Amino acid sequence: MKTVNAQAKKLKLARDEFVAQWGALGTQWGINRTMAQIHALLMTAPQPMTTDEVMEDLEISRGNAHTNLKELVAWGLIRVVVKKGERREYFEAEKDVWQIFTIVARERKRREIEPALALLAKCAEESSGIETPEGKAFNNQIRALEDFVGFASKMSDRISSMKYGFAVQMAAKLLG
Amino acid sequence: MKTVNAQAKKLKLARDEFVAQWGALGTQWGINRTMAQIHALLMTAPQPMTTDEVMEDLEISRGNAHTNLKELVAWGLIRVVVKKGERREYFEAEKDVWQIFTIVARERKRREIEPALALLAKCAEESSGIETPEGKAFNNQIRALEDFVGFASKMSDRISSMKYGFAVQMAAKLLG
DNA sequence: TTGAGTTTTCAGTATTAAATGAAAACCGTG
DNA sequence: CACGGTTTTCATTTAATACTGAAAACTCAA
Repeated sequence: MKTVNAQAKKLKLARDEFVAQWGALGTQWGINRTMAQIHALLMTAPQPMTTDEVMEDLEISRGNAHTNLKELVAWGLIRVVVKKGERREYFEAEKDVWQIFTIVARERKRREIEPALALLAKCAEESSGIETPEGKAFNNQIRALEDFVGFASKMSDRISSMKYGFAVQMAAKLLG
Repeated sequence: MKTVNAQAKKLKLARDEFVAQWGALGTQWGINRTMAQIHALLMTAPQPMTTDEVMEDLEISRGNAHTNLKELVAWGLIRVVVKKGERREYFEAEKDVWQIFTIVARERKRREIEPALALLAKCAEESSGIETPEGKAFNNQIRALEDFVGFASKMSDRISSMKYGFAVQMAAKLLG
């Protein structure tokens, strides 16, 4: 009993550390702290959790918990689980790392790559008719960027749609 | 003369749009707006520019211009150029898209991947001795994340150190 | 249809990040 | 070594973002 208890304490400590630090990292990633914390919490939760449990665990308000849980659901990083005979919602995280990766990659592509591509296409178009040397140089630089970002976008799609095993196999060649 | 002038105007318009929007995109990427704007400005500048020119062009303060120019230099995305007989510094951007990509990849790795890896290693270590089912599950999840992030980190290195031509060639297989 | 349990919204507040501008430090030249 | 031009720093201000908490809306069972 004593050891089990001591181990449970140790686990709680490690998990709290993970959640707190993962949250801090989130900010570097351009994700808000609470969202990253909830994600970390649920990724390492043995059971699905309710909003209230999340609130209590992270000591945050209902509104904050709610907003970020919904945002995580929108990303697809967590799911709503309904337990029969229970009214309130439970949340559980996607735990498969390859799934997590593809979800994050898809979302980043949508939010970071696609708008960039749209802008580059627009600017390339707008500057295509300009015949001055500066105009041509501008157009060339924009096109180079556009080509590259478009290429990166396609790559991202391809990799994301691979089976994990295949991606690893391919990577093995590169790393070998 | 008239047409050249009209074209110059058109170019200025397109370039301003690019700079402004690239700045807005920067925020999505977790890069501050000014830094992204300066980068866009210099990437499309026909000549190296001084701090004062950047300030004037973007209508920002000296402190802001200075801080972000230095930050871009630290990243390696722009360089200081000294003109002989001139005292003040000029800045020019790296224009090669593959170079830009590898620089950004390296920086992101440093700021996003490595701290995550360190955290995961620490948490894996701290939880390795816990023999409860919850402890084992936690440890397994952390290890899965650690393995994956470590793998991603290695991949990033490999790709970044490739010659552009080789990367394209490899990609061609994937996209074909 | 009422009311307890639960989710959602949002105006107000707090926190964090970025920008300003002026002063200080720096640096080459006369 | 003093002076004008230039860069750097940093306390203060401003802007952007996140969080709170309470009210409103929703939902289901009695």
